[in-house]
This record gives sequence, C-alpha cells and structure tokens, in this order.
Amino acid sequence: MTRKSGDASRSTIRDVAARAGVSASTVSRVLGGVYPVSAATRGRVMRAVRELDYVADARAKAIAGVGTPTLAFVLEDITGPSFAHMAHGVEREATRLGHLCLVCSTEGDVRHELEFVEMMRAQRAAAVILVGGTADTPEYRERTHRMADSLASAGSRLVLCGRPPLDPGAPVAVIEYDNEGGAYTLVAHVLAQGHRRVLFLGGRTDHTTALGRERGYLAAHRARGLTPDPALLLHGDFTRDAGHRLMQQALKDGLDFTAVVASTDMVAAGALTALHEAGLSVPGDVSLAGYDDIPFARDLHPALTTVHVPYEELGRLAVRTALEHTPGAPDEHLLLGTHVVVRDSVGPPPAHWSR
Amino acid sequence: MTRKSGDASRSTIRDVAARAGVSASTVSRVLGGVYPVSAATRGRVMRAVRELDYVADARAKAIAGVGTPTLAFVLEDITGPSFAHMAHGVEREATRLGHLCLVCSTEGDVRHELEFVEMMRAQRAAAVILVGGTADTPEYRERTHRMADSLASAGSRLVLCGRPPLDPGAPVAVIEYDNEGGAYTLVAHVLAQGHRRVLFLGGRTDHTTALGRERGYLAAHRARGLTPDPALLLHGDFTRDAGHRLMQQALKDGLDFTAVVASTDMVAAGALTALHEAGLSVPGDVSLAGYDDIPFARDLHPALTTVHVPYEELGRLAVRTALEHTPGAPDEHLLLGTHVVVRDSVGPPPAHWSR
DNA sequence: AACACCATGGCAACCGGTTCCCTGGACGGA
DNA sequence: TCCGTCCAGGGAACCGGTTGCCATGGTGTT
Repeated sequence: MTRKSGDASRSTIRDVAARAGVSASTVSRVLGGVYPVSAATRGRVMRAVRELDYVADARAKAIAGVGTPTLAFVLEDITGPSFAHMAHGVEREATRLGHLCLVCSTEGDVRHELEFVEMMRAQRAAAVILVGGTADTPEYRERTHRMADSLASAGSRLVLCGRPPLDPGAPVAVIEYDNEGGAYTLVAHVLAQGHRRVLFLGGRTDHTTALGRERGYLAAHRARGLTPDPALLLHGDFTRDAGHRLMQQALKDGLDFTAVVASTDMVAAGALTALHEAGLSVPGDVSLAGYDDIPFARDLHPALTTVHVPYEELGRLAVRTALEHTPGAPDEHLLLGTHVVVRDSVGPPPAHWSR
Repeated sequence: MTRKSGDASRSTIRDVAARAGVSASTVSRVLGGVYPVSAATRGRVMRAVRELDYVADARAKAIAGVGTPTLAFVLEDITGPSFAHMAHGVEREATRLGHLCLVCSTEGDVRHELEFVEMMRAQRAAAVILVGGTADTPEYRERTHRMADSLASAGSRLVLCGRPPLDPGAPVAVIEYDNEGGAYTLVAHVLAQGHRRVLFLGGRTDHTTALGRERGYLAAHRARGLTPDPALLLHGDFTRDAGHRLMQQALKDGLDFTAVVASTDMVAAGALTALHEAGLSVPGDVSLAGYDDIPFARDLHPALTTVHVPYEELGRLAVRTALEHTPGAPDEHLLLGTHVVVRDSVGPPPAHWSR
C-alpha cells in the first residue's frame, strides 16, 4: 500500500490554488471558513488540500495578524517537582485559552534568562512568565525592570511568579505565595511541640524563596521570645542531595537540635535518609518538617509534615493574570496563602533531652 | 528617572531605517553583521535600534528562511518525574543545538496529540518528539504512520520515544528503553531471594510501557519454571495514589504474597505507604521493588530497589537523532539498556512464611 | 427583455523581514 | 585629467499567508 505521495517538500497556498484551478485568495477564504464560496469550488479546494496534505504556515499567518498567540514560561529547572506542577498549570490554562506554550529552562543562569526573554520578545509572545526565586539585587531589579518595559512596549506582558516584586511603576504583574508566612506557621507548630533547638536547612543565601522561608523561621522564634542559635542555620541547594549532605554534616559536627525544618520537601527527603542512616528515629529522636507538599511527601516514612503551596493553581493564575490584563489597568500583585499540612514527622522532643 | 520611552507599540525595521536615515535593507545588513557597512552608518543604525528597543520579528525572519528552528516535545504529563527528566534532557540538548523548544501536554488524550502534531507541522517544526507509552492498536499505527508521513513530507521528522515502533517503512526514528528486559532482571532478582508469590502492580492494560514491564515479570517467572498466579496481577494508573489504593485493596482482599513489584517508583511509593499503614515491615514482612529510579527512590524507607532508566540521556538522544537525520538515510531504531539498582527494599521472604 | 442586484472569485497591497541586483560616488593608477 | 574599480547603500522582488476592493456573470423582478 503506497501512502499519500507527499510529493513536494512543503506545499504553499499557491500550489493548492493551482491544483484546484482557483486563486490563492479563494483557497485562503475556503480555509478561513467565513467568506461565501460555492459548494463546487469549496469541494475542489478541499480535495486539493487533502491531496497535498496542506497546512497553512503558522508563521506566515502570525505575521499577517491571524495567528495562534504564544506564551512563554521561563523556569530554572523543570525537574523540580514544584516547578513541574506550575508548568502543568500554565500549560493547561494556556492551551485552554487557545495559546501555544513554550517552556524554557535557564539552568539558573541569568544570561540564559535574558536571552530567552529577548527571544520571546522576538516571537512576539503575548506574555512571559518568569518563575522561581532569585537573588534580589539592585542589578536584578534594574535588569528585570528593563525586561518589563521592553515587553510592555512591544504589547506583551511580564509576569513574575514567586519572584520579588520590582519598584512600583514597572509594568509587571506579580504573583507571590507566602513563603515567610508559611514558614512562620510551620515553625510555630514545631516550637509549640516544645522544641527549642530547631535546625534550619536553608537554600542559597541569595535566593528570595529561601530567604523568605528563613525569615519565617526567625520570626516564629522571635514571636515566642526565642533567639535561634545561628549555628543552626545551614545553607545549600534545593535538592535532595544537598539535604542529605547538610544533614550528615550536622550530625557529624555534633550539632545540638531536636527538630529539623527543611526549606523544601526535596531537602527534607535527603535529610530524612541521613537521619535514618544515623540510626535516629523520626519523630522519636528528631522531628522533621518540609515545605512545598509535593505528592510523595506523604510516602516518606514518617509522612512528612509540610507546607502546602498551590503550585498548579499558581500557574493557572499566572496565565490568566497575564492574558486578561487590559492595557492601562493597574498592575496586579497577588499574594497566595499557604497552609501547614500536619502529618507524622513532627512530635514532641524526646523526654530525655535536656535543654 | 524616566525609562526608555517605548513610544510605539512595536517598531518595525522601517521605523528604525527612517530614524537612522537609511533604507530598510541597510538596517537588515547592519543587524545581519556580514555585509560591509561603513562605521558611521552602522553607528547611526545601532543608535536607532537602541533608542527604539528594536528586535526583529522572529516569525518574519522564519518565513524569509532565516529563523531559529523549533522542536516540539509532546508528552502526557510533565508532572511525572520520569517525563520531567526527559523533558529536561530534550530542552537542554535543543537549546544547545540552537533550537527553540516547545513542550505540549496531551493529558493522555489522543485528540490533543493529533492537534498538537498538526500545529507543529504548521509551525514548520524541525522535529516532533512523541514520548510515553500508549495503546498499541492498529488504529494507533495507522494514525501515527500518517503523522510521520505528513511531517516527513514537510521536511520535518517524527521521533517516537518509549513508544511502540510502526510498520517498517514509516519515516520515523524510534528510541526505546528496555521495559521488558529491565523488569525481567528485576523480577529475577526478587525470585532469586526466594520469593514465589510476587504481587505485580501494573499500569493500564492497554499501555505499552506497562505491558512491557508486565511481560518482563511473566518471563522471569517462566525462566524459573514458575507460573505466576493471575490473581497477583493488579492494574491501575502510574500514580502514587493508584499504588496506594491497589495495595490497600490487595491487603484487604487477603491476597497471599511475600513481595511486590510496582511498575513505577511512584506506584511503589504509594504501595509502601499502604504497607506501612497496615503495620507491615519492608523488607522484613514484604519485599518491594519499583521501576524508573527517580531521585527520591533513595529516600523512601527502606531505600527502594528499582530499575534505572537513563531518562535525561534518552531525551538528549531523541533530539540528536531527530536533528542529525540526513534525508534518505535509514531510520534509526535504538534500544537503550536499563539496569537494576539494588537498595534495601528487597530481601528474602520471611522465614515463617510457608509456601 | 432590460435592469438591478447579489453571489463569487481574482487582483493587488500588505504583514515584517531578507537578499539579489544595480547605481552613484570616491579613490587609485596611468 | 580621465578611466577603471570597488564599496556602500538603495530599490524591488520574494518568503507565505490575508483581505479590501472590484469585475464578472447569473438570477430575479417588473
């Protein structure tokens, strides 16, 4: 059985027109659907389209002003479960609203980020969603403000998601989730169990998400009139391996603590394994909490007490905010709430532990 | 401080030309970089570009034949860790080779898949990578063969990744990883520990990936002269929740088994929790194994014995295969190997267990 | 039978770029 | 001083579509 011949490499609208014995405009109109065309002509055109397996070039359509709009989602690494869930939300909502969605990973490199945004501006993307914490330096604000202006002046739109907001006046929508508040409530919960020496496995020291969670940790202590021991603040990546390594080191250094708060469920997972390897029981000997509430937080043993962040919802919201923005309207700034999910990994400190 | 004015909504090359007092062709040449242009002219043009914050329209460039090529990655759900790792590999390799990369989720819906491929053909994507198992029906082969032909005749290329191959003759590259072989070795390892009643938590019964792993399970039994009890084959989704539910059900039904092989680490995670909830110890009372070797398989307790699949490598390979294909060359068909990672979740069956 | 009118489809301009081809002017050599 | 050459830059065609405007021909009405 021979397949459709697929003769030419790619057929144009004029090829179709020639084969159907009509002009290019007629083909365009038949395909467009609204303009009145006689049944006979329509039939001939459609046959030619089928025979040539013709599809109109989306770029040409776009340039003529009748394209599928595009939306870009720029993140650090799709491999992180929380980012993946946001990407999922973004993608779903974008296709639901009839937009094409491209995903770019920056691998944490600022230059990649710049390149991508420039590329998206060239693609005339309807919006660019930038997601994930970053270093909140004057240089960052300056650079991102410039991006926002560039995009805005091209009729596009920048949305910051889980990123520090810029100076008021930047044409940018910001959607944050409450890192500090979530960590505050979580640590308060841990302290309420009676813990007084709580190890914090933080992220990179210049990373806003990490810092927000760290601030929550500190604030919860202060609210109880406690001053946490600076030696209990450790820093690393948001990865399983970092959590594992940091925890091992803390144990080896003989740090004195009865609970561990990790700045990410992934970090908590690594830490948990290190605790198990050291023969410690959780929460019997040490309590442990995470942050993000990724799906398998439930499947750690003990099930991980953590902070739920509505990542997928966040992604959907970002898209809607970006696309529904009417030029001239005030820029939105949303702060989504989070809540603690109490499971089994946090309990009272061991009775034999003497402060 | 006032920002760049961003006067017009989006400036064209002619705007730049007018402002620099030259023709559009000159601007194009300055930006192109190769054609000789006097320093003075170049300066004026560059200044105009900066002042207008001009970026050439990528779609217009594409249509003129000088664009950044695009590559599409179509998967079921970015939320699955293994897919996320593949997507990561694809994305990295694509940008490394100077391609734009768009990611589409089908949510498992065949119509979405068709739509996306059609859309990518319209985008004149250099390649479309279709990933993940599916139902291997005649209808699937027919439909996918048509896609392959369509893309090929448009000068593009279809790559199937972890998907059943088509009839020989379809212009398609296929990259598989050995589901059956991996499961065979894994189950052989379990049987070698002395287990004789091994529960299999399979995927959907029409899903090639799931079926491949199931075949490996069966083959490993046959190789030992064993016939597995059909009652020990359970089926569900590739999710944590499915694993949890299936395991609960199996325990409630009083199924007789000493080991569990899950067709996915996610499924294994859910199953593990169900076992713990039932007060069973792993591997003391029941052994458990997974498949995929996602990063936190190590952090389950006990650490999960599983089959490693080089997902990121798979993604990179798919891109390279797609882009390096010279028309007319024979279509590639790769089968990547997998290997068992032995950790702590599989041990001998309990001594008191009488076959 | 003549007129008006409407349905149909072709021509050409346009979207925003690139590039071939050609011209005008500067400069060097005879 | 005159001519040949070379270089910089402009004009126009083209990429593959869409769409406003107009011509044509068939039909209905009086």
